[in-house]
Amino acid sequence: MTRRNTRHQHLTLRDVSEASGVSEMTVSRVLRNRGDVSDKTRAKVVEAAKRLGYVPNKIAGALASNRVNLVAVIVPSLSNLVFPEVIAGIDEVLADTPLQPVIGATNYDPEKEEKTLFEMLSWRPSGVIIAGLEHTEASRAMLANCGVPVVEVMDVDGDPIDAAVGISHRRAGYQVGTEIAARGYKRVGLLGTKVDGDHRARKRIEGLEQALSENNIPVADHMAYSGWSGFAKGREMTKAMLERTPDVDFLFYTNDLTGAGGLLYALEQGLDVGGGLGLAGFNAFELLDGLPRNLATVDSRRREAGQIAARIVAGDYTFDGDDRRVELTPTFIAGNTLRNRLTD
Amino acid sequence: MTRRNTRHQHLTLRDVSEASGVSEMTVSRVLRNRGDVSDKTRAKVVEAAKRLGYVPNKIAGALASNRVNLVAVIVPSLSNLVFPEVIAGIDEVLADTPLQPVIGATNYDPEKEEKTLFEMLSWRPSGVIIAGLEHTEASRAMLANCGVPVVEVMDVDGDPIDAAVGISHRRAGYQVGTEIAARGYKRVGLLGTKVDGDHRARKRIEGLEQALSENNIPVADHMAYSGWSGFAKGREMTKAMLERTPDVDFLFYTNDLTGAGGLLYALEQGLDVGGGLGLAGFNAFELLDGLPRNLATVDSRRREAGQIAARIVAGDYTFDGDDRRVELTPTFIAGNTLRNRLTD
DNA sequence: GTGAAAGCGCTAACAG
DNA sequence: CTGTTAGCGCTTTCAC
Repeated sequence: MTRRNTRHQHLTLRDVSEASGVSEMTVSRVLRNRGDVSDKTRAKVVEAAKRLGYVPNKIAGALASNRVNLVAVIVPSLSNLVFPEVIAGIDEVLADTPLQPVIGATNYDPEKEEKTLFEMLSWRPSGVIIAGLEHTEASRAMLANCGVPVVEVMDVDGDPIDAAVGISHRRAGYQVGTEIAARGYKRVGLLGTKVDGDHRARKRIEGLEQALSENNIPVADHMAYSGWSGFAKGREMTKAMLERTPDVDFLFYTNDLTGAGGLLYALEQGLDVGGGLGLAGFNAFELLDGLPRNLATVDSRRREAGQIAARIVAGDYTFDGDDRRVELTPTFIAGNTLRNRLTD
Repeated sequence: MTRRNTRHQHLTLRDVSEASGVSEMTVSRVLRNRGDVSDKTRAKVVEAAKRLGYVPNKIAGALASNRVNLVAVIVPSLSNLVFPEVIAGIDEVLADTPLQPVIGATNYDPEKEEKTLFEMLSWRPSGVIIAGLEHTEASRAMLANCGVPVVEVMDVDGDPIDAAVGISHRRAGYQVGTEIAARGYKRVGLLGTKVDGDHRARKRIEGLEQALSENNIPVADHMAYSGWSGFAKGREMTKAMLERTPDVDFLFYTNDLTGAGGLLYALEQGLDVGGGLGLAGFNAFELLDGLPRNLATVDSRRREAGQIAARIVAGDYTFDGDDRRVELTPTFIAGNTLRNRLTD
């Protein structure tokens, strides 16, 4: 028995052509809804294709037509909730187009990002959506020369290669710092992550520190963790910091999940959350709605960033002027873990 | 100025060949690390490719070699945490191989799944990983005939097309029901989702109901929600059910997040959680570690399911016997929202 | 409205 | 170790 006869051999246009008695070219037209084909011929082709279970070969199609309906999407991680949210936004928009996302995770490693990017560009995608503005020299060169729309998402603090969509994390951090000052907190503790490649968390902290410094508020303590962000980590760190620096009156977490853990811990300890002790996180995770208190946080508008990025790639977005940067406004959500503003 | 001269024109092997003075074929060999090439020639080629910024065209390569390093991954949603977790497991394993995942979301819609599958199969991927065992007739036919490994993940209750990896949700539900009975609860309330296509949640409930019925324990109330699962939804539902059926002594949530919301609500109400009122969720979300109480739950071993599925597709997994079904054991985690077993 | 010929950029197979 | 030849399965282009 020859290999040709196994069911694992893919059908070709030729098979459909022979089965329907219509030329390959016309079969191709029918299957792509291109050009005028008589209803009779069309019916014959559709019937044959369906009966045989023909699945077109996009590889060949893409090579011949020089068109690929793939969009490369590159994010640091899938374990951190924020990225699936961006992807969900992308997916939602692309679902209404012929485009399809291809996802790659870099694990916050610029070298891995470079490799993934190279790999993906070799599929000649119709667009690239990539998290952040920081990339290796080589990555930037590839992006600059790939000839398709490139959208850097989730950050606008820097020079985009082509287009950028997201919030300014520096500005968002600054805003939180301003709120802290306006509410009269005097000794701030910072609880962040050790991850080197997390430029956005770093920028948030920088913005926050700037606002504090302008208001002569010291950063009383700073603690960085590594590993997975969850409630437990937030609890641990909060406990440790409160023991090490008992007089902090505000805790800022770069991440809502650790913030929520800190909140739960503080409440259990009977601390005066929202009064003597202020707490704030970052990202406004929807799933946290319904905690005993609403943690103060900032909506980083990830889903929208994904949506707009997808629209840019799909050619369905009009920029405001000639700046291909779309700065979304991070919404500060005071919740009830802060005391009132002294002045308003 | 002709289009040929713009930087958007992709380079070809021929360009590298001309720039290096080496034949296209040898250039191809060098760039793929195939066959023996002298160090001198290799160096010339590598230099030219790098200098020009050549990015190979995998479309053409795939067509010529009939090999595609893409793996189709199809899940219902990216908004429900469980799926990114499976994908993370897949990604982790594939990162060590030449394979690359392509993600598609179906939004729990079988028709959308069928379309996505068709779309993906037309790229002739090296494997398919798809959530669940329930698909349309047409989808099943495509999967059965696509000629590459097909792994259905996250469920083993049913007939796999090729391979299947995951837990038995029916058995997991049954186990929870048994625990409920062993701990002497008598009136159980069920809090689930309305989503039609969520077969796994349905199977959990079925298994649970069976165990209860075998122990003559009635399902005292049943409530289904639609929309996004978060703490808030769990609170609402719990409140509503406790008002409607005040004498329930156990609440089972098909999802940990709603369960956690219910837990927080119950604690605030001063209910005797872990005593008179038992609570359990499902999925063992790591991020919830650190709640005021540990919600009883079941680890559905999603990440491992993804890892094993990826290994199967990568040809790096040996089945135990001739059954291409890998049943993972769901781990019951009692936490401290249940009272003690009456007998042990 | 339909068909025939050429070729997309690469690799398999073979020859040297 | 290196080169030549012949496609992969489609779509483009042009002819009818």
